[in-house]
Amino acid sequence: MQINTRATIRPTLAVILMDNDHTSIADVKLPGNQGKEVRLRGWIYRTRGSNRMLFIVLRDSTDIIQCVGSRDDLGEVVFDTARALNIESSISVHGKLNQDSRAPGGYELHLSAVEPVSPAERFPITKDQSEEFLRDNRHLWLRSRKMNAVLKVRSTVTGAIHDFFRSRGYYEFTPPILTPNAAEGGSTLFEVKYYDRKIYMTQTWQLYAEAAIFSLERIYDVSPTFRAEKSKTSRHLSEFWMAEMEAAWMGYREAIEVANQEIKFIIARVLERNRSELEILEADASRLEPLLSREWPVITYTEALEILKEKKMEVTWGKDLRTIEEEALMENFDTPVTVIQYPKEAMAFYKPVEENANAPGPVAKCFDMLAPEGYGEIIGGSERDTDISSISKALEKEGEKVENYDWYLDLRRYGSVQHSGYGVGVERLIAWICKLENIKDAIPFPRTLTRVTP
RNA sequence: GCCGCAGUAGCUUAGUUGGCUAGAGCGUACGGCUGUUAACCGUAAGGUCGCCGGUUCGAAUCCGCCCUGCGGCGCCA
Repeated sequence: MQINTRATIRPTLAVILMDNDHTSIADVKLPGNQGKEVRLRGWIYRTRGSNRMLFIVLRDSTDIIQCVGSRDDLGEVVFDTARALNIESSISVHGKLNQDSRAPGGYELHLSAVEPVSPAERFPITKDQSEEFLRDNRHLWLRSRKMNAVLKVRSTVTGAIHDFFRSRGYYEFTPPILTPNAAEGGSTLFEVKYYDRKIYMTQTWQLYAEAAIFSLERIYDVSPTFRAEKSKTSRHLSEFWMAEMEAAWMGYREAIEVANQEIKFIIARVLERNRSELEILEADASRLEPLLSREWPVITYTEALEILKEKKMEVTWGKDLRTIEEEALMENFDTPVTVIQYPKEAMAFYKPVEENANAPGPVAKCFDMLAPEGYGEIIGGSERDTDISSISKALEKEGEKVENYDWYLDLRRYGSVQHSGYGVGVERLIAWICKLENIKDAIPFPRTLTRVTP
């Protein structure tokens, strides 16, 4: 019998459809399949039942469906075998699809056959688990509806980043992961034994990106980043992914425009492809929909301080904004906000001074994008200083050896041009979109100050 | 680096003016139930109360040290 399927963007589904015998659960639930005989395969998500009736909630990568069997329909042996199967046993089933209001999701399969593929031992994850226990068992928790949904959104997000930049003429450029020295303050780098000497895990692609724009002009990447900051918060990871861009002939104002378009593009793509995942995650899509048609504010650091002053939070001009201040600031907004022109003093060596600013002191051509709902900084970016003497001065002030940056300064010696770039914290973006309480759930296997397993 | 919270069965936990054999739910095993919604009913197994030391007639409970984890700050994406 012919089963209705649909052309789909989900790659997992395409693989499943290559099998002539089995149908995916998502496809079987499409309209017009009621009353048809189908074969499904997957893993047992829940079981319930009595001596005569058996309920198996089956899951595959696409969805879940309730399967019902009776002792009469299945026969003594099959019924008792099926009844004894543990959660997460892999099985293949055959049956007739019906709509039934009693079934979760409205559909259920009336079983005529249940074939165990590989029975599972007792699954360690049951009702009532702590976040900590689930992270200890992340290799198994990946099967949960929550992690399944997050991972699908994550795939959409990174895919959207590639599509966004490639469709605008950017090249993907991959930086080295192992680097000889720091880009911003050496204390936060992981050391690696490299033959007979020490090198470091990268914490940004930026210096290498600045070299590459003189060849490719506009580039982007999505790659891992390592920070040995001893941060123990729900917003920090030791290993995380950054989606960065770097563009020649571009000022920071234009980079902000690109950043706004990029985030809107990603959100639009998630809304287009991951409605049901957002529902599973209880991350209301109506939080995100209105953002697409609105203009996202850009304010200066100095203006931010004025807003904070109205909230009776006095910040001395020149100090970087702290988490509490960012949170207080964002109470005034329900879209992402970009804060520009932070004090030059508080900024990294490569951020140039903005001469045309109306501010009490020197400010940099830089910006941070803050997400609403308390998710904090998701983007940091700036124009890059092209003046060798001011870079050298700033490096010395940070306690860096200028000679370590010799090749970086070379980039200013051979046909330097104005250029800018920024980096998106991929997990922070995903955490916001999926409304996650902890960034550790935005990545499959989180690495933190205390966790390296599984 | 600083501050706070926590550690009792496989999991989630109750248990302080210190006091009988440390309770419960889930899960597991066995039995029962024709439609369940992380079902329900019955029976059973399962605990060095994080470690070490101290106070006491008596410590899961009070004190000290340590270990482990979580979160907040700082720093950042």
